[in-house]
Amino acid sequence: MWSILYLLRNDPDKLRWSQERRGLDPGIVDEALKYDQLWRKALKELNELRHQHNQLSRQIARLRGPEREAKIREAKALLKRIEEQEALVKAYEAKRNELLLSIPNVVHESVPVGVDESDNVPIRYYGRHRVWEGHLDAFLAETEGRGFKVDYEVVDWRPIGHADMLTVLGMGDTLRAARAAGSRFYYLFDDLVWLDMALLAYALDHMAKWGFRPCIPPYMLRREAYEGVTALSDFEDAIYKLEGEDLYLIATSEHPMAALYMGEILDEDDLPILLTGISPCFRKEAGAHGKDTKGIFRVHQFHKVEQFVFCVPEESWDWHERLIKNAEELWRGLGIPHRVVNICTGDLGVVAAKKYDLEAWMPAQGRWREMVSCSNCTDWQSYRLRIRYRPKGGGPNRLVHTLNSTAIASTRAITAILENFQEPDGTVVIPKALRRYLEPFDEAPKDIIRPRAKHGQRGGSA
RNA sequence: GCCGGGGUUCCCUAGCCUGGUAAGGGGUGGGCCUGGAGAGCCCAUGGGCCGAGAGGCCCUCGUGGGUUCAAAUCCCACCCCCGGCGCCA
Repeated sequence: MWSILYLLRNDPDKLRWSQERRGLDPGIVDEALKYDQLWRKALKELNELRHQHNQLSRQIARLRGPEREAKIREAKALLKRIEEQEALVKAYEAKRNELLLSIPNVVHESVPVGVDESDNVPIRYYGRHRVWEGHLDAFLAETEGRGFKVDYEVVDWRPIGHADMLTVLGMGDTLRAARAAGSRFYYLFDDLVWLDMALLAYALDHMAKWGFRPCIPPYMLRREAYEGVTALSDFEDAIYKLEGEDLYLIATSEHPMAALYMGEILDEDDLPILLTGISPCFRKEAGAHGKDTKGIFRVHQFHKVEQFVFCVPEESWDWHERLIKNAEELWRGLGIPHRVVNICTGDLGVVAAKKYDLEAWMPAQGRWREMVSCSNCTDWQSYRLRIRYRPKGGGPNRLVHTLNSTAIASTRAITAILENFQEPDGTVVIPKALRRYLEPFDEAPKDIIRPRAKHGQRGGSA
């Protein structure tokens, strides 16, 4: 049974509690409860009327002559009442569903209460952070001030920001991209192209090794599928639509992978299903005006390797921990200092019951920035997509749980590499873990990315 | 885009012409049988409402309308899938 409906009838306080934790109106629960009761009562009456009508119909089949005519008149009269009752039931049901579908996923007990991202709670740090002396106080406040012992080294030169590094290297052009396509687009060249490919290969290789099935999904989805995987509000803010077609460009491979089994009933023996998607991602980034306008941190398109899991409800919280551990292992492998934060209720989004972000340390900015998002969506997506499984010991079909997590998103990973492995002379050291993925390409850099010698190319990155 | 074929319950399939409680097989679960297993036989198998329970009832044949006392079945519109033609990296 769908968890929201189950809680509404069996534990409405839990729903109210969840709404309050999210800073939302718990009154919607009572409203939904009211319409659920009205609906059940009206449906009961409707079923009784239909039963009468069915019985009449069956009698008519066996009768002849005036007796038959009389029953037909009776049935006709009954139909009018049924029609009225049907309208009533339909109205109550629509109202109840509208209310229930608007309730965000029930938050997990361990999700911290908060308003925005400043209330997210760091839970562990990794790596030796390179801290410019001008950022030291803020860094210490954020780490030791919160009781974390974090490894760091102080440098007396301030690393160049990732956006400016594109210009320094001469390998990215966002000015010409803006002219051709608009802001938040980019041309990447040379070593950064190899780096993008190597990052994806690195992530995909490890995910496959860990038992995740590689998947190239559709890059577009029908609206019906999209409504099952994401909040309706995202259609305006995040998702591109193809003009004149019922197709939407995917914002992440999470979405087509979630929709893979829509409408299906799986065997419990088939679970868990582990997928790793590789795809471009397209995002409008509406509502992000003024944020990260330079460079390639926040862009309309990038490549991503994603982790996705379908599992039985009892296992989803274990899988949630596994997915963030996988991501951490990938980022540890790259040697990029980072931390994991527990996303607070105000920053959680409606789909997830709990979310971890992995944030990389960005030496030029002196703060951690989101690289990975790891969510347990419980049955929020599977209810809407009608993805169920047959329990092994019999019993009614149950909704699966779905989880997703970034493995590596290419452009963001590149920004983290450009800042963390930058040398004072403007070169960038390539993480050792990526070198074997660059090895097959003769023209790819292997150890160091050096600024490109000028060939009359204006490397504007603005 | 045009022409043809199709969409039935967890899966496969029958029913559609000729309207009257959706048949059969497979899978799965349970039971009988057995020292144990298999075979065999029996029951169950989607969603929902009422009921303490036993049980009762309603809905469900791609979607939405229409005709009818009654629609998987007849009519209309739409969606999707497959094949052929055209176009094509």
